[in-house]
Amino acid sequence: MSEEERLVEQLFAGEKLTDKQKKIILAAIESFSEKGYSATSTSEIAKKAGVAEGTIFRHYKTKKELLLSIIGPFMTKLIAPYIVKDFHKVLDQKYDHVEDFLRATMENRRNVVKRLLPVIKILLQEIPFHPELREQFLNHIAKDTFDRVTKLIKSYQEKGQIIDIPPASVARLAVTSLLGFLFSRYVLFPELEWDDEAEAERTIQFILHGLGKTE
Amino acid sequence: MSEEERLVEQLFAGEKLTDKQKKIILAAIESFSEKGYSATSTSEIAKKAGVAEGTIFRHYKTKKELLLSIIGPFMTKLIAPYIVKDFHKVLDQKYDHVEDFLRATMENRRNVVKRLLPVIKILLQEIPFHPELREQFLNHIAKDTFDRVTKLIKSYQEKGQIIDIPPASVARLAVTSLLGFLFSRYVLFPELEWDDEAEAERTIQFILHGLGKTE
Amino acid sequence: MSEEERLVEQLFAGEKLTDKQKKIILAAIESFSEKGYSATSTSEIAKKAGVAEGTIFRHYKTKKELLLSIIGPFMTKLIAPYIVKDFHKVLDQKYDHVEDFLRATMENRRNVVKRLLPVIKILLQEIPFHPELREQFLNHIAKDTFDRVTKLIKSYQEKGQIIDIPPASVARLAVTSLLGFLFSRYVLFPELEWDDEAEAERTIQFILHGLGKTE
Amino acid sequence: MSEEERLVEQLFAGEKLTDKQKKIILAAIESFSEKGYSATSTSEIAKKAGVAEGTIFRHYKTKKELLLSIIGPFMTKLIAPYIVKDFHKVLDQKYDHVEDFLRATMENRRNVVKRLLPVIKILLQEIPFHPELREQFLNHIAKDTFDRVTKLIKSYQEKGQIIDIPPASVARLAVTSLLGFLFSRYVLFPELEWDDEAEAERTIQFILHGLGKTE
DNA sequence: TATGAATGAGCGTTCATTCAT
DNA sequence: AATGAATGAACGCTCATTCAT
Repeated sequence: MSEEERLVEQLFAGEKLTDKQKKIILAAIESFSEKGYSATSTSEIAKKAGVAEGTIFRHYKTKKELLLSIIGPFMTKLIAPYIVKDFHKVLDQKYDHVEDFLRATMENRRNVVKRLLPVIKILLQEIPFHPELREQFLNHIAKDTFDRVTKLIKSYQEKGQIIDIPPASVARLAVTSLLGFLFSRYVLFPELEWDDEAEAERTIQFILHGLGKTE
Repeated sequence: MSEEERLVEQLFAGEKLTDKQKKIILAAIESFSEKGYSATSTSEIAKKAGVAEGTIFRHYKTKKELLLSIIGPFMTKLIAPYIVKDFHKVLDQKYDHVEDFLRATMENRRNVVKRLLPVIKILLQEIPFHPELREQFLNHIAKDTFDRVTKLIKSYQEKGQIIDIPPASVARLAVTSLLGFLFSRYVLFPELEWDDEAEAERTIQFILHGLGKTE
Repeated sequence: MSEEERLVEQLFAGEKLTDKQKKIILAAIESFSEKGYSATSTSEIAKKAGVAEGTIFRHYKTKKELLLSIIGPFMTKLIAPYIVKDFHKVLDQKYDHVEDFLRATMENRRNVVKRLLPVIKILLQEIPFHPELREQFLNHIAKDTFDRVTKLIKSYQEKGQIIDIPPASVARLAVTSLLGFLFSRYVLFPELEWDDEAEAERTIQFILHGLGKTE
Repeated sequence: MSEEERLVEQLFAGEKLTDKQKKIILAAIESFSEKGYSATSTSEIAKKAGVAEGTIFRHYKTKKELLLSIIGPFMTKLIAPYIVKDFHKVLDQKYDHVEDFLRATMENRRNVVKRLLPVIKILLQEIPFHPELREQFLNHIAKDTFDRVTKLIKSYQEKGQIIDIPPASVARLAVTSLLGFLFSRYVLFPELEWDDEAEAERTIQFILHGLGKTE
């Protein structure tokens, strides 16, 4: 079972997918990620998946439904849980310091992120053009986790580890720094040579200092 | 003359554009920015510009040439100069501290950025799909300014104001933080309520601390 | 089944054609023959065939492929075999004299030629503009039959029935005379009144005397 | 003055053509001959002629008028006179034998024909699709010269030099043989190697014998 | 469930032609 | 006389989607 197939298995755990359906999803992820949603044709996906054109529409009423069927589970089953899982550890006092939390997050995620990269790319590309995606995103990621994040950030703020600004701002700054790294690394300039380890560490330190109390 | 017309005037200063051509560019910027390059049809642009569809192709051989004709000048005439201009002041010792420089940059640019936002959006959206755009970007922005940025960053590093990591990493962290703010603010969640002043200041402080020497 | 449908049946024997495909080919032959390839639009063919324009392109990637799909089989399945068939008879000594051979050819072909006329017209019209057509023609008609023709001509030359000039020249002179008749009759001046029988006979006599030994 | 320019000078002798007009005609002849009338665009002609698109339509109301303006004079000023000129000599007893006439025709014409070839090619290509061309042809060539040709042929028939078939048939057979040679040589297979002298002579002999009295 | 032929609207582009300059 | 910007209809072709099998 290939790397990508495992991704699909994970994304659609619980849903009974036919063999063809899996192939369609795999092909769609690859194409959407490479050329963007609009620039990808359904016939192209069908060809890459090795199925007839009609088969796609047996499973997904429209092309857009196919897109949402990929990004929806991605948000509910992958992003949210991963964040939440660590929050538990954190809230259970597993990580006394933000640094440990951040580093753990970065460490654990590197492989995950690389695997998820095609879907992340799709998400970032299409979110500006599909209000329903933005809504889903706010509902599944933000709302589900907002309270926990807020609580977490507040706890670190109370410990005096990070500065006293609105938790939402803290989250924004941290997340955009992390995504900024990944976006530069994998989307904008994948052809440059990167010292991944060092850059990851620098990003963590940057966030830490950026959010840390100075005195 | 409207806000947008001035943008076009500025982007294409020196080039003789017919009236219709200006209208085409304006319509293209608006549409590309709203729906993305691929999802925008030339007939749509023509209609919005109030010209015949054939007129577009009299001036631009292909739809892609129209895209490049917008983003090319944007990179050469707007981004690069703006950055360079302040570098001069900085290198002329106008700003003793990074903070002053960053804040000046943020202040001055806010209006500019708001005006350029549609084009920035296009650039961010399309850069992953058009290698020639990435190349142009590297050549015009990076190469033209890389030496100066490096020199600037090094001078601040020598003054002990920012940490000793590769200048390229410094640049990446600062730029993605700035763009991360703008992207969140104007692209991802324009419908949320933002306290622009405060968030801008927080972003600056974040960068400052993130890059500052700690002891 | 109409005359034309039988032509298509014959041209594409062995290939499974859908109903619509046959209609497309019939319409294409008619239109190409009447107005020329370039002056015929695909939408016109679609309308005449009673299918959607998209259907044409489901079966033929391009308009040119449609053209070649008509002319290709025409050359391999119709022209070559017809010529070859009689060569057998000739080589089997069925015709002692060129005259018999020529007359048989003319007789047998009259109906065939009338049926094939539209395709012949297309071939003659388009051959100057499509090198691949010229190549196909040389390969399928010339090469396949050149040896046989040469042999045949030589045998008549040995019998002293026709003059001793290069067989290729013999073939050219005979063929252009035959085609010259058909071209004048059916393409150039179809609206004039023709005494077909007499003109056919005159053409045969002309060739016979033209190629015959004089003394 | 180039070969082609002289052709134009000759075709349009007496008509005052501007410089641009000559260039347009030259470009049109070249393009029509190479790709056919329908497949040639006016913008292409304009570019090749080095004039603005509009200039073409200042001189010729439509594209078709441009075509006719080339072929019309060609028929009235070149074909007819050339034939007629020799007829005079013939009728004045300059050539006692058909052979002399034919050979003289072939000899004199070789260079002329090579120069006229592009226009001949256009004529042959477009005559099937433009009834007015066919009509012009019949009027200018046929009618103007038909009587003379008939008279000429009859005189040779009376001398017993050629067979007693309708003069029209004689003309058809001779002309198609001549054109058949030129068409094979210059249009169908220009890429083959030809022994022009020998083939020309063979063609003459073929016509002579084909039309000659046998006993 | 899966197919793939069929659709017709719409795509990016080219066309012959017009007209103000 | 000549230009070239402008046009809008038509071009060859692709699209997402439907449906009989």
